[in-house]
Amino acid sequence: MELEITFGDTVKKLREERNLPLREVAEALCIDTSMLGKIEKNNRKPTKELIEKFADFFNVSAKELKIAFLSDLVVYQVMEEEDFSNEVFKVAEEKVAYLKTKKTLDK
Amino acid sequence: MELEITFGDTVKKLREERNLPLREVAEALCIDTSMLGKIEKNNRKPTKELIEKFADFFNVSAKELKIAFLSDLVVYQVMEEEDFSNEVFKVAEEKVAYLKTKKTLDK
DNA sequence: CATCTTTGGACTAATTCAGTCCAAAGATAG
DNA sequence: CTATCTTTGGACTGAATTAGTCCAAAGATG
Repeated sequence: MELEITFGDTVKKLREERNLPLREVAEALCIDTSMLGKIEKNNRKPTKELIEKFADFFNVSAKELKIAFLSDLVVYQVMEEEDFSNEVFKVAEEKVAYLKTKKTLDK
Repeated sequence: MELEITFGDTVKKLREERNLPLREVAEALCIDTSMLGKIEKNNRKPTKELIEKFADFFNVSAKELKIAFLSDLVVYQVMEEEDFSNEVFKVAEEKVAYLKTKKTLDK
């Protein structure tokens, strides 16, 4: 596992850098060892709270972890079936931009 | 409804341009009238098949409709809570790019 | 060999979600 | 004003998805 592409890869790498077994990290985060294993393998999704705990425990940026996780979700959603991902992201960015201006106008 | 920002807006506009009531369009698409109403209001998600039917019925590009729908999903997913959308899209695009090169290498 | 870690299958309970039905509210025209 | 058609949304059901647990087998370590 050299390239870190999924959220699971990210947290696995953090754990292995510290030479910790699943059991210890899971205990610290108050989750089942098997659950953590599945999260590292992207078979289960972490809750928002758990992402915060990961960040605390490994002492990394929660924002970065959230970006890693959300981008996973988004990639997964966009890559099923045919791939329009470029167009989808382009349109999505426009929508976000529009929603932001709308939000500021609403004030 | 001037600006067309959601998938619901898009299909509603297509319908209204043709001066058709929900009932007629729903009938043509073989879905419940109320279902169509909810889709136009973004309270229910269309299936992939239904998106194709929309495209056929209104004689517009299925790809464009799919992009409109997927971008909705993605925006929704990214805009809950704090907004890292720019970063998320950037990372997501990188992941997609990586997955694509990997896919071609796998051949 | 003995122990600890990792992996994943099977299961349950909770949640989400599509789709239906219906009734009330809104619009439109006779 | 009434009758009719359209739109809206609440309530519900059944299906599907999903989180989380438990356990046992496989893998690694020493």
